[in-house]
Amino acid sequence: MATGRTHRPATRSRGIPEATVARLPLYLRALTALSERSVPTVSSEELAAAAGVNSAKLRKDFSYLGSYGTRGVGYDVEYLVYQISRELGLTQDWPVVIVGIGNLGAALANYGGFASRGFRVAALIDADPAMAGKPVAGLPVRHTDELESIIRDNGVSIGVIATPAGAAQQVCDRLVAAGITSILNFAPTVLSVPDGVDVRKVDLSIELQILAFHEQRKAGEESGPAAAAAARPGAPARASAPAAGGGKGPEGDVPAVMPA
Amino acid sequence: MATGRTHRPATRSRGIPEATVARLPLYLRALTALSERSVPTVSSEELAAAAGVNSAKLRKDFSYLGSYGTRGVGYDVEYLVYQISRELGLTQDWPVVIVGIGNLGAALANYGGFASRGFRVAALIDADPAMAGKPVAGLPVRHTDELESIIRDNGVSIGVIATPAGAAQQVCDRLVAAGITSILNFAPTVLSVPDGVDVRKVDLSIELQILAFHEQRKAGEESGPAAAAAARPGAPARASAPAAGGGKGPEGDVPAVMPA
DNA sequence: GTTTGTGAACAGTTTCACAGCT
DNA sequence: AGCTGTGAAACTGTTCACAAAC
Repeated sequence: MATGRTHRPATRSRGIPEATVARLPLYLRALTALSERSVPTVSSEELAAAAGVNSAKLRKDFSYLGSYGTRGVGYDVEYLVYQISRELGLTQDWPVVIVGIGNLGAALANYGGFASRGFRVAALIDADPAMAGKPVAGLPVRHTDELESIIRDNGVSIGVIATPAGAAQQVCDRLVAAGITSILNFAPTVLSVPDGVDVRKVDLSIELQILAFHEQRKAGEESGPAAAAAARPGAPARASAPAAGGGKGPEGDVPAVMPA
Repeated sequence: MATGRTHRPATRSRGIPEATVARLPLYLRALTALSERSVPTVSSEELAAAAGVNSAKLRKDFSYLGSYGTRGVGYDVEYLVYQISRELGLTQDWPVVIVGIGNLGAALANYGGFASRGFRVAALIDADPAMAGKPVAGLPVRHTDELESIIRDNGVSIGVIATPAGAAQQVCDRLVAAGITSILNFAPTVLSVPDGVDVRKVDLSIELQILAFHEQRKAGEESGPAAAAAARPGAPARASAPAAGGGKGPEGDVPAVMPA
């Protein structure tokens, strides 16, 4: 903050760090749980523990929003819930469309956390004519032909893509042309969008690969440098768990290039 | 791992930055696509474009793996595919269990990218006895009672949690006790695990909230308050602050409502 | 006494720009 | 000529530690 000591810092939401924004939903969830238990106040230490971060980070994060705590006491739960909700734009209702109603799309449509906080599923859209009209999560699936009119009629600005990878860019282009400016992409593809459109991606296989990287490293680290050199990290050698004769994990094959 | 034929600083594989690790799967995907089209070499500029990053970042990332390019030419596609696969630990097969076979769990089980890149679904596990034996994605669903034996018998070290939030920590504890050391969590909860266990989370509602934050900011930026009227998404529904003692928590955020 | 809010130190990441190899 | 690999600079994010406020 500025060095000057003002009574009420005027400019809210001026440049909140991206890393902080990404944690606000976490704090909000923890605070909501406290609110439901009618806990009136909470310290940075307690709240940080509930959100899975450390307290210094949490206090720093909150300092970007303003001075909402009381020294020697902590933070007022209800007040913070409101302030964070407002900062995140959750005091208004965001209509959302989900495109691609396969297993994943259906799972998303049924996901409760969706509707419970600021978001409302305005429509489910699929390219398969056989799906049209079928109810999923209480809503009739609409055909892709209607995509543009649905978005315009409902003033939708957030779209979720849950189609196969091959269809994602095309769907994305249509969404953007129809006025969508924020996209959550579940298809394993890089989407290209014009400036001003935000894309966030959720990618299962990327997450698994990151886990595999660390997992591999754990296996190679086993007790000293002795075995590490010659024995390449091939088998899922458990570090702690009783060896149990090893699983039948070692499929042995080490084909160089990845299959298709 | 021996790298240099020439005298190298010997700092191979020691401490690849986390940010780089997170991008390797992206590069791998782009490279695999090139490989399928039999493209022999690629420049940092081209590959960066395909992966959606800039070329300086890509070159820096690759420099942590070693000098796998040729100046004036670019990178050999097949060779890079292999090197990155190996770095990520994908030259071995990782058995994975999915716990919680609702809509989401089923979607994950059916997800093709799963099997195609080093991961193999070893078992699907659900707590509902009615699910037991039912085939999902070609595999019979197993009951939670078998969780420990499945993990031990198959040498599984990676687990995916797709249960309702309320069950996640309990499932997590059992997975860890049975020897799992990497967890991909889709339940909207903070999991606590002992040291040495990696957790990555995928959280739909967090992603949406981050999008909403930026979306809200876009709306406010529009040249004056006048223009914002007609074109803006769903009219703000609620906007008043809650009183301290008031109840403004009709939420059900945490209450387990994920798959069905 | 307790706990917030925050400058300052530190750590990690991205971008720049160019030397060095082909 | 073209392109990689990498120090150095710039930027972003995290942690420390303590004065100020209750």
